[in-house]
Amino acid sequence: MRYDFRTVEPKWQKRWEEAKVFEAKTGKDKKKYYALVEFPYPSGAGMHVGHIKAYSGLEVLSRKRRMEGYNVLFPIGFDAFGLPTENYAIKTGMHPRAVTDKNIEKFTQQLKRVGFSFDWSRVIDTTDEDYYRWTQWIFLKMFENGLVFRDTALVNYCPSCRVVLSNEDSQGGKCDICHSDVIQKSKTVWYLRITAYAEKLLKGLDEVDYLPNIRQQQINWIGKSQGAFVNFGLTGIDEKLRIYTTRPDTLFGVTFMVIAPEHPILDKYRDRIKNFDQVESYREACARKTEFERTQLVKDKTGVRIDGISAINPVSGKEIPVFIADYVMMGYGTGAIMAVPAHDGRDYDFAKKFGLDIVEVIKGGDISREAYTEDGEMVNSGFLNGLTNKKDSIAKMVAYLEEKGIGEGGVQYKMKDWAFNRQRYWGEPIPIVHCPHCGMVPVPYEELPLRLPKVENFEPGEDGQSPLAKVDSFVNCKCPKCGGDAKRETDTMPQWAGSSWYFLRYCDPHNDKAFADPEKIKYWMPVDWYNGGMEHVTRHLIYSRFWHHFLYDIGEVSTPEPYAKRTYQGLILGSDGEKMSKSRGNVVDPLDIVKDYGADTLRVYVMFMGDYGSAAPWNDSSVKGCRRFLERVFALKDIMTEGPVKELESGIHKAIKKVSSDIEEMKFNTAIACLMTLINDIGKVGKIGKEQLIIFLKLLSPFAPHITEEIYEQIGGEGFLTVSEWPEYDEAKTVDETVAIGVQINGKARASVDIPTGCAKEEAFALAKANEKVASYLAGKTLVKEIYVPNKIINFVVK
RNA sequence: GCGGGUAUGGCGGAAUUGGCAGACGCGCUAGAUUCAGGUUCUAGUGGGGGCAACUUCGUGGAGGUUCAAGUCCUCUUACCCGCACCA
Repeated sequence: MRYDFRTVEPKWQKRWEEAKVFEAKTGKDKKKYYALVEFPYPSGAGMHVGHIKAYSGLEVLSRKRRMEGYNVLFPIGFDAFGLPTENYAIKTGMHPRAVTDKNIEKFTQQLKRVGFSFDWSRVIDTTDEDYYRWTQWIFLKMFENGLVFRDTALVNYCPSCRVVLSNEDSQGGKCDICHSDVIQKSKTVWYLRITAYAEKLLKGLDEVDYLPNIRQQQINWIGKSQGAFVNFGLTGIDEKLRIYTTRPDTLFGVTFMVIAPEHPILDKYRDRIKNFDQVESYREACARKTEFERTQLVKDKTGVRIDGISAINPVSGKEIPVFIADYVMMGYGTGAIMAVPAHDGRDYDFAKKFGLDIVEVIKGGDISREAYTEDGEMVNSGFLNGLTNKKDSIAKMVAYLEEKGIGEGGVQYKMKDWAFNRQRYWGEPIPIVHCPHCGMVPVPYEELPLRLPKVENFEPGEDGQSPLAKVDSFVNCKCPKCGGDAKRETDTMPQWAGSSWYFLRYCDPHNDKAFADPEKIKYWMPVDWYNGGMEHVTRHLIYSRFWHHFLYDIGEVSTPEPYAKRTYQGLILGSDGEKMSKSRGNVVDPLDIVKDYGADTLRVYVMFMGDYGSAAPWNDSSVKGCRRFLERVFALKDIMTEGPVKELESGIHKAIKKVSSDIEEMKFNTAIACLMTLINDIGKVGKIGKEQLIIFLKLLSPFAPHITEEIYEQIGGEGFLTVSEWPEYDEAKTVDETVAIGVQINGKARASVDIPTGCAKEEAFALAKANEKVASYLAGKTLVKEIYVPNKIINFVVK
């Protein structure tokens, strides 16, 4: 009889749900295990096979942990605020609330149909008032602690989405949502002072177990650099031009200065700048360029010399020209640099173009041809001359600068403060009131949640204004401090707000007194293992670590780091090897696979298709192979015997060992391959003992829970297999009595000989030499060397 | 430019970390079952040579270390990912 997954799978899903086997219990009697997967954005398209792969890794682990006797928290929820829903609402006229509810319902049905062992009693939805109330609460705590500020500055702005974007959301100069070019626009925006946590976010990486490239990407994103600030005197102006450099030791080689087109000193001293018209038109030309044009396309240097202001090199005393050029960015360092053309490629190009002096201060290169950026002996550098070690010369120069009061050592980070507002409807309202008398006043905690008002029109204003600005009843309010007339902030929080702390809410999702009970946080946190996509490493992962560090600093959570371990899964590509996309028409709908082959087949295939961390293309035929495997598993009960089958003993113990360790190392593909090999062996033997079959079912159960549970019931198993005890192996039984050992002659494999496992050297050599084939190779030769690696190889070197 | 990674049959991928390369699955070939499609079963399947036992070559490329290299070292090529005029 063929296995009828269409009735069996829903049957067990229903029984598990009724028995609440996947509900996490908070209690000290057992060890806890918190496995976290990134909660989905409930898009209208429904689930993608990528979701299946993303969740299957820790799904398998969580099921194993339950069988190992842990209290397991394996939750799921929905990160539902965001632009796609809002845009869909604008297009269809449906309210975002209704769209979200519909999509969540669809996702829930789909996730349940695949049989994921999520704790459905703890589902969260970031757009739920009872949830975003606490997102606002944490925001206010940050406000209270000086981590929230407003500033008018050049910001990343997407003209198509009509929103301000954070640095993280505009990587590569493209909008993260619609992929159109981001422009720089001067706007007043809200910031979270994430840079105040740069050092903690960097140091914290030492305390956690992240896969190396995740760790590295975080380090690069934070982008710490060590250097010095130097204040350059300006001619005729009683103000210093402050710069940041990583190479203060090259100060004697500074022959000009460059400041960013947006540098404030320009407007401040416009009267003194004789060619201000020229400066102004250059600035306008720069402003028109997109970030992409400015940083990616135009690599040849442009700029304008400021006529009327010069700088003084503080170590050489020489007067040097000052330029504005767009290769210097206002957003990094101080927006001004000292140019050392001899030892910096960009400064070199600029100097060549504008015919400026190039002074060598480090020996070793040929500065008539190109900038020399390597180490070498210091020359033309006064008190630094003769030093050959970069570290020494930098230290000596910094000491000099500090002594003379010209500058000081310092650090810079590439990471920028987090632009924390969107001019859109479908997000958490920022709980701040603007009062003409009191300024920015927080909404009192007891008035949270500050609810989104009902509106008819979700279109943002032409001038980048939030749709909420049109709702008078929302905007006009009383100041919580003085009671006078005031106006509410109408921007909402960015998409990443709700996901910055959701893992804490899972610990205690229905609490209406706190975002979670401290005791429960203490029990469950930190997350023991977090798996997600690589694309979130420089966004969500940074943001949520920041929020958690902050909550730790104000005593709300028990550890600084939220995630003890972080891994990622690789993409599933289309069968054409390209990224799945609607336009390519290579998208696989997981529910189609469930319908045709069953959830277990889908689950096994997704885990078997390749290395978990790598991208692998979908292959319809290979899905059938997994289906065949499960059919063969189902047929095992037909050859079941009461007593154990001796020939299978070592194979089963080896499988327990391998499957157990492979799951821990995320080598799911080889774990399944091992079970396939085992079933091939069982087929050859032609029978399997009942207890042995149960072990097999337990090992397969995390991958294919439905079919294994069904077989278990059919052969008279008691209770749920899903929460039965994980099998243990006996090391002694994983070893066979004899081992086939390879025999090489001069490094070439010539024969395979069966010898007793772990047998002594002399005996092994004797047995090998007794082999007819080996003997023929040794005949008439001189044996120079004999190598024996127990249970692995014998190598005879002959002449 | 900087940082990280990958390269193994027709395809996805294994290889106990220096020890018989190609586990496992797909695909393919032949045979059996079937009216047929599908399914299932059996055998085979890295390339070249040979009826065969066997032989030879083989892990992107070139060197090297070693009794032994997919694995270690040096150089090199191609591709992928992230960041990027970061001072």
